[in-house]
Amino acid sequence: MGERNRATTIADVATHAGVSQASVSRVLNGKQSVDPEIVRRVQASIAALGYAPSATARSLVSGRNDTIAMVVPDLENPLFQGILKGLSLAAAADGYRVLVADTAERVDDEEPTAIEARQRCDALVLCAPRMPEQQLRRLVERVAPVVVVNRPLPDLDVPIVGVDYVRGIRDLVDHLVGLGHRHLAYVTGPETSASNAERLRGVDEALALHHGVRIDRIPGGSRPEDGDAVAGAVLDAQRAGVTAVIAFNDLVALGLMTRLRELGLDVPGDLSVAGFDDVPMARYATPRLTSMSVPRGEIGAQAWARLRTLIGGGPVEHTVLYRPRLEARESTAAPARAGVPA
Amino acid sequence: MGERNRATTIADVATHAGVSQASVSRVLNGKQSVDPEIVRRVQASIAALGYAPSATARSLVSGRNDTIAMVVPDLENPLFQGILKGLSLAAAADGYRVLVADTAERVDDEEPTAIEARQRCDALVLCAPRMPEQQLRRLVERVAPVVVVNRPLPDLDVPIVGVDYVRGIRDLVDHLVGLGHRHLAYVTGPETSASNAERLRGVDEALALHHGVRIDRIPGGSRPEDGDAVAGAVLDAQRAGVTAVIAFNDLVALGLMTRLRELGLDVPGDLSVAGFDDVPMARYATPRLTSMSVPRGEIGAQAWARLRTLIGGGPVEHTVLYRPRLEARESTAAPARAGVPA
DNA sequence: CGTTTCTGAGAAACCGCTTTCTCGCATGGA
DNA sequence: TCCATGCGAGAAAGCGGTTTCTCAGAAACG
Repeated sequence: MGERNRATTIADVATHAGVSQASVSRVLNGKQSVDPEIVRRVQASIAALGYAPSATARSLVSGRNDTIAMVVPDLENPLFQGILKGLSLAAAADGYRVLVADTAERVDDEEPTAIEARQRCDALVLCAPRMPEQQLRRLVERVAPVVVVNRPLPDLDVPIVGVDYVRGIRDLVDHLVGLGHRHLAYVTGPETSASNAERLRGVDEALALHHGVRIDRIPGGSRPEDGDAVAGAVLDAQRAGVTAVIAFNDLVALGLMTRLRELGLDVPGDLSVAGFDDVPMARYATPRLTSMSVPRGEIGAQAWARLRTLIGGGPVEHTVLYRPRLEARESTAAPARAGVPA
Repeated sequence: MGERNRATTIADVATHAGVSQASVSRVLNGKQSVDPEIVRRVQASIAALGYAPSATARSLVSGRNDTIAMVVPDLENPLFQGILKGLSLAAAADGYRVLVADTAERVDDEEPTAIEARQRCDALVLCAPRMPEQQLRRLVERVAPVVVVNRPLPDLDVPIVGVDYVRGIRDLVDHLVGLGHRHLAYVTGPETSASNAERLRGVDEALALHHGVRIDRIPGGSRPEDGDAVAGAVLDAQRAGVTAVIAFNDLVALGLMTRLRELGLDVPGDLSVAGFDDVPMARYATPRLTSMSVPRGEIGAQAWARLRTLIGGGPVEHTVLYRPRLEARESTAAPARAGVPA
């Protein structure tokens, strides 16, 4: 069979222009002065042949491929979507692309996926909220340069970008207590989730700060269905005196609110409900959901900023934690039968 | 100053094991029989040196890099998120990764972004709902293998995976008319959006099918804010006799519903509202939003299936259009003052 | 026992580009 | 006028793998 129709290479261009490959390369990269006449001829040949340099070959020699990877447990989660978007945009501004790897919540897949992704990218953004800490520590060393998103990792030389969930929960509790609530409930997230652990710490700290306040725990989850499923338990809690509920995140809060309404409960009349993350839909819920706003895009952008520094041989920059901002909306209000002032 | 600490290469392994590079390569790929003793030694050396083959070098020789790219106008849109997730999972199952490029709704960036992405990937999934058709046609030829998502492109040798918006709108109108509505309104999407054009065709076809039915058009958009902003106009329409509204998509419908409620309107009592796409939040809206379900993940998976065929040298497979499925929920109901039967 | 075939390991070419090295030539200084 | 410099273009050496090619030794056969 005839020779196959391979793509045109730099050698073809060189031949066509009657110059050396090196000259073509020089014209392409423009880092050395080249005879204007040669430049002209080369450019003409490139245009004539429709030549496009091979990114792979370039990568091989440069040792970089201007691509970073982001590993996430679930692309369907608005938090990660926002981070991905911010990361992608920020990286693109510097000429980098983002490879995305969804581990579909399979914790066991995270490590191999991360390693695999790292092999074909210059750096990594790792979102692994449920990976055991020891494993994560090992992994992080192996896949450097890497930045870890949204989980604390003390005493490790890795940049971290995250959210101060502890403080966020405290602030949220403050908001509710300020409204007059004294008996709250927290619908927990996934048991192994690092950010759930952080939130629980926030609950504990809040309890230490507010005497006479109770915060029950109701096992929940991270998705709207979980909120839906836990509505019965929440209703029981409300009958037992709980006047405000904090859900692990907005998805749970949204699912919960919808179900509660169907069960005949008025939010916030009978019960205040608050979420966390301030997903885009929160402000369009009925009632508009009170939530703790988290700068999703900014987290992605900062992750890139740190990665860029690392790639450039810079130091591991300091951990940055964003403090969630209260978005007080309609789903929280003073308890109907205002408790006895403390 | 000293020699820098480069990664170990296949040559290092060969030396360490006292065999040739070729043998190491053979052991790695296992496509030829090799002396068991050599296999053992090579594997020992690989382990001892912690060797990992360079994906880039492999790509250079193989001409593939097992990565595809997906170009989307907005990663924050639940539709694209779902498609990306489905694509990513399906591709991963075949050992492919996905590079994602968000053009941030800048139509002018789509072509260069696609070309650039294609240069470093084996194939492309293109979501460009607003790119002018002529430009898209040119682009598609240039970046093949490619599959186009969610827009018709007649007479072109390109696999297309999409949604039958025309039929979807018709079915949705059928639903509303079946409930007794005679005077509807459609809140349009972005003017240049191909899928909005499809929906409008659906509106026209529905009108042709249902005598005595009116469908007004109200300029809208594609985001919740647009729904919010258009609420006044919708309210006017309602006062003018409109009893049901179809929004371009769920995001608009959600924003609209929330605002309408604040304006004192009861949905569906005073006005039925329906969306499109059935985003995850639709079923958790208040009232739960009637929508046309679109198999987001499946679209992504099918896009991959077609791409895989193309990559493997197979034919351009037939266009596949998914017919949206009605998810009748609480936001649509019979009009309060049932119209005179036609 | 000699010759042919087969097997498998090593040498070398190659993938497409960048970068160093070499060298001819034009320029500037003495 | 001659030699030291500088500049720019081409040749060639990698980058790190895979794959073809070559060839030695073993196995098979007459």
